[in-house]
Amino acid sequence: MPFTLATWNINSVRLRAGLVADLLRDEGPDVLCLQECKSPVDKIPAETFREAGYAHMVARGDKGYNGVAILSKVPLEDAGDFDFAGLKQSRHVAARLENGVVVHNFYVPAGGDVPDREKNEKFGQKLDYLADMRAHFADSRPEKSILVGDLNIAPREDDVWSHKQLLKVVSHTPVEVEALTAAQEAGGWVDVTRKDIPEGQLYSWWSYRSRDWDAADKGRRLDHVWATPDIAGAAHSSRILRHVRGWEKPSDHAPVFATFDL
DNA sequence: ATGGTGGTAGAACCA
Repeated sequence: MPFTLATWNINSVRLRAGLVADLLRDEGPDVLCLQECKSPVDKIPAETFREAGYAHMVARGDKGYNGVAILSKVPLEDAGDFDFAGLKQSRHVAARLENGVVVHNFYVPAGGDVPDREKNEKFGQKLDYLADMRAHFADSRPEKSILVGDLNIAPREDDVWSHKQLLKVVSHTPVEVEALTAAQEAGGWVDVTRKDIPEGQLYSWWSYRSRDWDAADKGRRLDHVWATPDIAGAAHSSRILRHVRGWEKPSDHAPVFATFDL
């Protein structure tokens, strides 16, 4: 049975509930993982999503910041959450599908502006979060699992509009890329998007602070779909829905999709 | 080197 999954940093699920419903109706993924919901769980507009055919949800939320949710057409079992780096922020939730696949939905800390943990506590928290991810997946050796989310790092040179100009910009510094790669390798995670689209520039985020994001095209690939090796071979048709960034009152992120034949 | 925009919440913080 083919199974389609998507991840999208929505930047307020309440403000953009209509856009979420539009995406669900247009594309019909089986599962949609959202980040930056910026809402307590009991104020997520679940009824709007139910009416669109998504009756199942597993979520964690804080008032005003962070927040992650997994919406699904088919039943989900809450599989818990991690509090990496001890931040007490809603940055992860996991769900188990009926076919046994576990979906991890992450919102990795952005890390502030200065890429130096001595001068910027947020950057230290980001590195600590990634180190805890690495330690956890080194221990847990995940199987039959998918990891998605806004990881707030663009690891490859062709994941940013200018590798050279972003080397000292948080999201593309070598120390962050090394920390993310270490976490990925600890779990044996395969980068499904790059398995399917190995060549060329690929972005999922364009800043709001640009007069014409589309023409300037100064993007970064911050949103990722990973899978464990036992199911990564079943993945195909990865795609980033760039046109969604051009919708009215958009998120600054575009949704990333993948399909698995499982 | 700076400031550009947007969300939450009702000033300042975060991205």
